[in-house]
Amino acid sequence: MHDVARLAGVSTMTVSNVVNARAGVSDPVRRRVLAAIADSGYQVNVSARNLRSGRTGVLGLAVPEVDRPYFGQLAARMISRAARLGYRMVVEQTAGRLDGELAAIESSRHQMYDGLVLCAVGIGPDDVRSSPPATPVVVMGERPFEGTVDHVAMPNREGARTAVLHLAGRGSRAIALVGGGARNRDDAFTLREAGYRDALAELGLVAHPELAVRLPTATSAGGREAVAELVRRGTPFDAVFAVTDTVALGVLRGLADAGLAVPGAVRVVGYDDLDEARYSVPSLTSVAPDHDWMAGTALDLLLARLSGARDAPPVADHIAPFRLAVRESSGRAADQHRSPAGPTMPSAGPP
Amino acid sequence: MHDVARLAGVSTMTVSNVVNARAGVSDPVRRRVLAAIADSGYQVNVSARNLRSGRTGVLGLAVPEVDRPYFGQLAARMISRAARLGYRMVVEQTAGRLDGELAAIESSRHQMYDGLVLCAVGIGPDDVRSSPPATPVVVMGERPFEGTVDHVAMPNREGARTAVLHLAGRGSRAIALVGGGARNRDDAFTLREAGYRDALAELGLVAHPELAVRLPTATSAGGREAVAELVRRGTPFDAVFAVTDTVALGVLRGLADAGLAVPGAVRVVGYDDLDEARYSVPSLTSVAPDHDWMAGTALDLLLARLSGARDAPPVADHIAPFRLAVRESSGRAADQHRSPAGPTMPSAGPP
DNA sequence: TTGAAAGCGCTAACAC
DNA sequence: GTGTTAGCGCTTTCAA
Repeated sequence: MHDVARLAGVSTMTVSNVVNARAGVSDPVRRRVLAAIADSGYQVNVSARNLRSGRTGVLGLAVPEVDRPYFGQLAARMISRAARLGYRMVVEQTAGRLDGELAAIESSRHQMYDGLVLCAVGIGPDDVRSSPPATPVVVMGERPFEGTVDHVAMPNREGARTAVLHLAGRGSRAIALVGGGARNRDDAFTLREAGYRDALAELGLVAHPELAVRLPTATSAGGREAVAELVRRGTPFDAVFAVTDTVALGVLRGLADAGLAVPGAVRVVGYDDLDEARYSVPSLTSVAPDHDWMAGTALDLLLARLSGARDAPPVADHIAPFRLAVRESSGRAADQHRSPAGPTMPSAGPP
Repeated sequence: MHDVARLAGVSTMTVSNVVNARAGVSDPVRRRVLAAIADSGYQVNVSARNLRSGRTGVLGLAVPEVDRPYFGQLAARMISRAARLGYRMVVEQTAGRLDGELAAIESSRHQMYDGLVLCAVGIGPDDVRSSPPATPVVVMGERPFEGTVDHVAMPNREGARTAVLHLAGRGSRAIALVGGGARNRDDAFTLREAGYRDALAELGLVAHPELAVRLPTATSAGGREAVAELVRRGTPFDAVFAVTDTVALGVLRGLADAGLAVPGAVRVVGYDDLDEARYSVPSLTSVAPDHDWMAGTALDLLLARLSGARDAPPVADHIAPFRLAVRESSGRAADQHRSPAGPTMPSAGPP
């Protein structure tokens, strides 16, 4: 910048003004400066600017695994929305470990960002209380955060319940659960399992322990293996509720391995409504949280904190609305359950 | 830091030394400083440190779309490898547009990073020549870069050729192509199409124009629609080579729509060897570039430039080795084609 | 072993 | 409209 100033025969301040397209620079001077910039190949130093201005114009999104389709699709949504609002957004990976999440929330780690959206798996309200973030943070994830930070969650329990009721409505009675390894009492998989039990109870069906398989990780490989395990156990089943679509796709594969027709012999419902659910054979019925709503809400909350609006609402847990995307894997007739409460449902869910 | 220094009754320099675990600080002083840090909740200011040191310890990975499984899986590989080497790596999205890629390569944009891995779609050697990056850049993508930057590419033409030869080996003769919209003369989809033609020529088969469908975007939706189009055209076909696995999964879905059995009536091969290829029904035969090799090579090249090693080899195009992952969609018998030339193959490929 | 001074590149605030 | 001054928070250098 010094060089540019010398080359153009002006002060660094004027260069700064030109670079930032500020008013109050005469046309001939501006032209001279621009020429000097082009000549010297000058580039603004972002670190210096950040140091001075205290902001970066960049938002962070921390996810457990960048290669999980759910997070990829979430990231794409958030990035394009952020771009529309004038922010750049970059993604980083926490590896789904508590230390990774704490590192992400740790201020020194994300001073690179003006704000952070953290997709949490391990972290909980106590962690936030013990190391409160210095920059605005919004958490997306399952665990209630009890007013420690803004929190956007899925309708885990309610969505799972709806899925199971749907299976029963189609005529299934022996509904298996393929679940995920619970990390804590209130993670997504545990909540979805609770929703599964809610529905069975409502239906007057017993939750046969033989019909529940819990996986160490929620992968397609696991889903496939879970079906093999169910077959080995020998208890007959005529439907499977899988805790995620990724698992459900593995379940479809496992059922194919076992020679079980879908939906003829076994109906299947997943959770997440990934793009992939449309294209599997058979296509996958899935609980479809409103992803756009989630991405939008998380970003809006973050930007509200960022702008430091005094009138910003107090931190709270927000739960996404959902619907059931009914496709081939659960049978023929069409029906759509919708969450009744509109954009933000109370945690308790609909009656 | 000032505050901490005052609190501990030392100079800021000593605080800096403690924070950076440098030698030459007596134990009692160190203890006092640490206590002061804890008390004041001090966090180093990353921008200031970057300004001073001229480096950030962060690498960037710019991909066209974060929600394409291929890029998600690539990112996961690169991030964990970078972490092992002591670097943090973040992902950003170029939206696959030339301006996005130029923005990413533009120095001011990635001064946040010590180096950048750019997965290019639109950008080419001329762009690089006209705006040479100020920090080290490695390009992953299809187009040859003619020695302008380090470049890691897939064996596009050779892999496609192998896929088609495999289909013919299984008995197919009317092999359809479901291709991607070409952006330029040497993008991945054009090269793969060339490989398809190479194989047909070798086999003495004609490339029937009716059997080639080019999609505007390489999506599952497109693959599905392409099959419908092939069926509409009425020219019989007994195999499909799809330019990516994502497209191929849509093709499988489209074939199911059309009531065509895979591999009974139509054999299918994709390209990329996504995780998903293992779990589709039927599972998908796919050209499998060595993804670990690609991620590793790209990162090694970047780090070599970063370290400023004078003995670093000149920039060059590197092409990944590959194999064919044979699964259900192409028939029964097992065989594995391997690229013969080892880790780095000349662009020309094997005879 | 510790500290003082200077400056990384930028910009807000104020003079001219 | 343009220039001067000062300082963001850190670290390199050199002196104590």
